[in-house]
Amino acid sequence: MGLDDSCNTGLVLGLGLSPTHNSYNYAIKKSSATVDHHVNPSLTLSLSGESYKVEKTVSGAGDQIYRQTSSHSGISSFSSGRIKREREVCGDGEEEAEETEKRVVCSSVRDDHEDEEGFSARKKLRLTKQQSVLLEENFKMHSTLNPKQKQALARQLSLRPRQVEVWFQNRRARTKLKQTDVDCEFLKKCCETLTDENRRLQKELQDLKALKMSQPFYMHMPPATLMVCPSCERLGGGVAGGGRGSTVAVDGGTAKGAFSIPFINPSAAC
DNA sequence: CCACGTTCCACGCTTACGTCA
DNA sequence: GTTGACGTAAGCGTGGAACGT
Repeated sequence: MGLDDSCNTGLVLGLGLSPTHNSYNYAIKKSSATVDHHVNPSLTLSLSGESYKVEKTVSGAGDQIYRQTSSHSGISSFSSGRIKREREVCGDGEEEAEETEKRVVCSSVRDDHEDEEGFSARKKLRLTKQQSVLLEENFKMHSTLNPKQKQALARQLSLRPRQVEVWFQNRRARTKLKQTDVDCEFLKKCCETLTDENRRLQKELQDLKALKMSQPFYMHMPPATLMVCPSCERLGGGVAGGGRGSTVAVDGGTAKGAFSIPFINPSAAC
């Protein structure tokens, strides 16, 4: 709920392009057109006693190839076990061995980011109603989870912590998207209101100009001719400033937005 | 104290799958 | 049966904070 609440205070809408960096080690890219020619489809890595092997059997249609990347520091992060999931490129069956990408990873480097039951295809998981409800309830309580909460919730839902994490991530994104829509609607309304107000003020200005032109010369007195009404101690004279608050009460009392008129006849003005 | 490298986390963007009209 | 739109789980790249050296 925190997100929803906080979004009411600041309205920020914008478009931007995120910068791209070139300092990443793309061993192999997704599209076959961008395959780094220095890298063979099969490669092995050996770091601090642990070895990784990535094999690729190029598929006919998919051309889905493993991409080994590092968030920041290339090899070093890779060695920490942050290995991306593998994907199998098969039509719809999982047992098309020839079209399957395989990766053998030393089990000691797996963390909860990895698929516990081996490396299956990216199958669309549909959360059950019950799971969704529970996740939603937890999200209402706190839109982000600390590791302990994540673990507990994952255990409770019989999901992997990574799945819980992803669900919360996507949920936050949806919330934000919804909020952006709301903000957008709000800003549209603001725009309409301001346009109306502007139109109204323009008209008022025109009316005032017309009124000024039609008034006799003695009505066009400079502000220096301000006078104080002897009975109510209000300032008189000057130019009407938009018809609101242009009359000043000397004693700090309430000046009731009256259209100010020079005190030709003070008693009449009060 | 500062610089640097590493790790972790959250986010934005994107992809791919499942569902439905 | 096919197709396109849509919702959403998951992947990837990135920035930033925290921490150790």
